[in-house]
Amino acid sequence: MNSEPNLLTQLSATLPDLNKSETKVARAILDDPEAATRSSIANLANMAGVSEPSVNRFCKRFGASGFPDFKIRLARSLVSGLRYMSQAVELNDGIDTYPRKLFDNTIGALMLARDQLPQAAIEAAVEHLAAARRIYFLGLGTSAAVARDAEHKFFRLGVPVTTHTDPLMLRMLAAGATDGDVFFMISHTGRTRPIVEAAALARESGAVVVSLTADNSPLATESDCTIALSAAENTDDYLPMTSRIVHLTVIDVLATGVTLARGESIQPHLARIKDSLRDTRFPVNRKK
Amino acid sequence: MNSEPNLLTQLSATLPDLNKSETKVARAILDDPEAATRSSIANLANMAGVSEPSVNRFCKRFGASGFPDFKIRLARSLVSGLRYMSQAVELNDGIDTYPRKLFDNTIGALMLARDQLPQAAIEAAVEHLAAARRIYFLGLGTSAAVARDAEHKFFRLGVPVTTHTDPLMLRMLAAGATDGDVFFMISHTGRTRPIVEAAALARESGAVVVSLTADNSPLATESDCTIALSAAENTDDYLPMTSRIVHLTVIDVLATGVTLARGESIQPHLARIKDSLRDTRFPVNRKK
DNA sequence: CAGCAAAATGTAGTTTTATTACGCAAATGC
DNA sequence: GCATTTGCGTAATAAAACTACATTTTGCTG
Repeated sequence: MNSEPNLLTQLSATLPDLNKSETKVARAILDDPEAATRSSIANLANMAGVSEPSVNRFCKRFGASGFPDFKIRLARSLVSGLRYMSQAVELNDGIDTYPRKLFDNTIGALMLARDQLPQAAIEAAVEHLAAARRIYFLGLGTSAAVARDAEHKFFRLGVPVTTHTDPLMLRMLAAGATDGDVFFMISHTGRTRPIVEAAALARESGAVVVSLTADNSPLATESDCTIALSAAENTDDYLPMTSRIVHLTVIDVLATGVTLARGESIQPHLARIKDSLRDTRFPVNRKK
Repeated sequence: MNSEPNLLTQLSATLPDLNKSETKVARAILDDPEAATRSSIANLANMAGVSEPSVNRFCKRFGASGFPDFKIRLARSLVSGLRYMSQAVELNDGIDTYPRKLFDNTIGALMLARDQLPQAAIEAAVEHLAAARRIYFLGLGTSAAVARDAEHKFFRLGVPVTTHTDPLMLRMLAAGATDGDVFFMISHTGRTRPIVEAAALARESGAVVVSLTADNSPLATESDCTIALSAAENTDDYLPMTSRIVHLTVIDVLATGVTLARGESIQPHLARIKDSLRDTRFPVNRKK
């Protein structure tokens, strides 16, 4: 019931896929969403420079039953959403503005990803991972950190996992892949050569290739299962920040999915690992 | 900014002061506000058992310009922030619930961190990092991934950075620290022995110790500057998911802070690194 | 590059929805 | 108990939204 995607995030995400007049309408709404909720269809059509039916069609395209319904949805999104439209950090930002911007951008990216999460792909990925005899998490650059995190997480689940960043190792691993191996490729762009090549090789060798990457990318083409995230965002300079966080959260989702698939049986194992860390810590100081 | 009295609250508060038919309308709305936002004036009048103009008058009494405007206001006050309160994943959660929960938890954690970010500490940390001759990012376990990410990010800024996870290395590095070294310690709990000990050693050797950790922890005590985050990890079962994301975002903030401190001069350097990656990528496929 | 098909957008008319004007009825005051 | 105010509904009017259809644009194929 509470399937409440934020309309604003959804709107700016879909922006590139819209046709001319729809884009105009979207622009007009994003320009002043507050005003949009209070104006009539005629008014908004006028603002956007399109006809009334265009606005109507636009609304329906976003799942509303019509313009009034759309306005209601928009109004609800406004309360929470407005500030999470990505705002670039400027050179003259100070300590009281840029941390907030960065946090808000990250939060916005997560909301966006949440609202367009490809459920079917997630489900398929979880199945592959849960059934895997061995998992290779492979990513380079920023994605290497994500891969390492995934390794860490899945290791705790008791699955044999491996990570590598050496391109030659990638090729060798891929070439020597066997049945039951899952190659989990991570690449924001989906165009990192060694990763794409390794994916192709691994598939030839009979392994399952799952990828966390951009839709319609070379990597996606080489994969059996792609968790596609729309590589939104204009804040090109600060790009790898938010995508990485989103990737990590998706890894969390996958790890949780596998845990759930295992059911109760995994619990003792998790507890044992947690216990094993105790000795490396100072005791908690209970005194207030 | 958010000077928006909740219409629902206002409504039930004013309830006793209303006359007969207005009370009926109020009751009908309070009974199912969600439905009220989506129904027409005729529909609502029918529900309440009054005439349409009565509903209209009712709306105006509450400061709205008319029924549609009232609906918009109502819709806005319906949105609750409750959704980002952390909700644990249950064993019987399915694909359509647990990913959403995880995302929402993460988003909630970021919102929390954003609202209680210790600005002064951030500012001090940025100053130390910007002035550093060399930076050591040190963390173990999950925090190792954060440290590696920080390394990656600060490397791009042209600062000599190092990461290690070997406890013996940590001790040696800390013991051999010199003036101009910054030890950046990352630990969610602030009680990881090797990290705390390295911090103490490094400080003895004259290095500056900055830490990203829990307030009032042993690590915080050993640091010159602590970025303290309230550890609100109640979803104990499912491991350090959210805290890690918050840490990463703080790293982003720090890296951005250092970038801003450098001003324009850093831009060409960033561009050069970006260019250097181009050859490792497949070209963007521009065709639709 | 002509010509066709499909998609996109607009026009005009229809239906639905909201508002206003007015009048009757009930309640209140003198 | 009559006058006046207030509350409420009916019906007419105005506004808004929607639908069907016409026109334009786009993109493709020969």
